[in-house]
Amino acid sequence: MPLNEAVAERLNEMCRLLELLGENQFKAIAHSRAARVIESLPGPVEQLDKPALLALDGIGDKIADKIIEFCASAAGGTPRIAEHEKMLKQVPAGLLPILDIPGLGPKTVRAMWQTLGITDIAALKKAIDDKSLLTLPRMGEKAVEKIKAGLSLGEEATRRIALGLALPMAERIAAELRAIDGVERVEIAGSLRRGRETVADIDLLVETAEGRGGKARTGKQASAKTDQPHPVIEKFCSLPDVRQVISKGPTRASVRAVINLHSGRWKGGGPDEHPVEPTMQVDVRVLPKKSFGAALLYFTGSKDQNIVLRQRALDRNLTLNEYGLFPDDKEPTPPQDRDVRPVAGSTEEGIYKALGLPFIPPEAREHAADIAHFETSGVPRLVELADIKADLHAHTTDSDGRMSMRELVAQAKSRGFHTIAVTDHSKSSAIANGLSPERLRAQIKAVRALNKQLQSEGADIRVLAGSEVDILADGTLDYDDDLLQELDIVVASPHAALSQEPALATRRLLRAIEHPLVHIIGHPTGRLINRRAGLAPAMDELIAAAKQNNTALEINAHWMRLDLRDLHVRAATGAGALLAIDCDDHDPSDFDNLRYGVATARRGMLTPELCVNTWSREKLLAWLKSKR
DNA sequence: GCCGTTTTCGGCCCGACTGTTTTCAGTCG
Repeated sequence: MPLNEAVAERLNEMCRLLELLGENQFKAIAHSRAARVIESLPGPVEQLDKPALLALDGIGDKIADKIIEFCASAAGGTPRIAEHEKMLKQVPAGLLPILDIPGLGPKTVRAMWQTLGITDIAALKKAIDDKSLLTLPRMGEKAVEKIKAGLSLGEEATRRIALGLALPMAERIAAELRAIDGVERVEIAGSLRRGRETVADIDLLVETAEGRGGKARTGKQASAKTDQPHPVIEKFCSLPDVRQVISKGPTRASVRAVINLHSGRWKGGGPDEHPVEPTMQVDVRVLPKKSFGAALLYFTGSKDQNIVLRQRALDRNLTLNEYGLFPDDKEPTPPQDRDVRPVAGSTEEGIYKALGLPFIPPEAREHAADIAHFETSGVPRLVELADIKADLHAHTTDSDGRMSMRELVAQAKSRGFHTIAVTDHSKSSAIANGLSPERLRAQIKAVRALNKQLQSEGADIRVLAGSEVDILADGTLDYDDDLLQELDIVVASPHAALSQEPALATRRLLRAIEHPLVHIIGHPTGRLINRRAGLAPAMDELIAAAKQNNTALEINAHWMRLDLRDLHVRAATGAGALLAIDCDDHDPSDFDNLRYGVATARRGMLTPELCVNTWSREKLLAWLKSKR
């Protein structure tokens, strides 16, 4: 595995140790910022030399040295950073899990440690029981109750939730909020709107009709002491799925609400993985129409791009906050509290325009450095759900699918597709009832017959005879070439040996990419989000070979896979390689996962030209034929 | 610790909410 994740984790831990030691908070922030930068690198961090590291925004001389130290020692088996180890000698390791408890920050945990000698969770529980915790400054009964609630949540409090679980949940709550009297508009914001593969919480923004039921007030005007929560906030906090109200003020509330797990192939965590009822945090903010665009921009983030936008505003003698874009008159009272007329604020488009920028789609709002690029080159026309006209990876009851060929066609037609590929498993995938060569030959005949029938019915859809053929551990394919040659489309995917060495995985996948009869590499790494890391091949080599051989790399749209992931899609589009967005359908509902694949594609800057699923049938068939 | 077409020093986002306080520190996003 590339060391990116390990480096980021270590830097984040250093940030927390610095906080606990009471060091300069900006020094701590610098470490977590560097961690984010490393996390979003497309390639392996260990391949970067010092000049390359220094070229990254947010990484300077000191942190670059620490990263190099970490990578160099990792080669010897035990990655270490001397300064990290020095800090670990000063700070008891047991304090770090305490810092994860919601509501507890570095100041409080440090006070626990320094004055009460609390160094781990067990000692904290003891201090709660014998009431000694109450002797800390600013520590009362309610604060202790909060800590107890946080303790019982355990790891649930910090777990990131898969996009495919969080988005339906957010949409359900948004629908309930829209039904409330006086609500004009509800939008999902945060990393969920940016389409990230996992999210920590759900952010919802509510626009209410002015002058109805407690006008939303801001800044100094509002105070939790004197103002009652907005009726929408009250309603939200009493929704049936809400298990705990974390905070509730005039215009904002945070709760923990129940996650509805799926009942499909992947349940997204069974009861065994959830000692407590699975919940996640949901934040709601109520806003007036005139601020809605500014708030949507602000709460969609990313934080990194927000900082650039605010700086850009200042450069133009403007000031940007969640209430609008205002003239910057240097007054100490915020402009929204002085009825200053905003330059923009009701729409995101208006704010981008006033800042001299094109509209940036939410999925493209991850990296700070991209803004300068969008300013000079514009934002590419990213692929959209409506562009997708074909699904090239689907299973039937012949292997492990739940649909007949006819059902598959019906689903594809209802989605407006002109083409659907039947790609059942190959013989080595015995557990998935993979087809023997004889059964595959019979299926090819059945597909040809079905196409004739569909044509006679006047149906404007084409069924492709295909296979999802296993890429075996050594890179050979699970069927002979003469059989593959008979197929309209070949999707080659790794299913077993998913923990092999990176060098082996690279060679294995390269062989498949270079195979003259292969069109698409299905879920190239085989990872499962929050479950299985999958293969870690040299992605730049795969991408270069894919471009060279006119082979498409798949973005598997299932929310448990999203494989290729966003970073690698971005590297592939940058290199001009072809990509396919496919649902790997096993069940009719799997077609609905397409939007997660499209979101991942957009995060990777994929345009319709490079996405084979958007092509006309003629263009698609010509490409498939070019490999026969 | 990072960064800089005003700066190599002096900044680093800032507003909402809570709980414990007699006016605000800590946490969070």
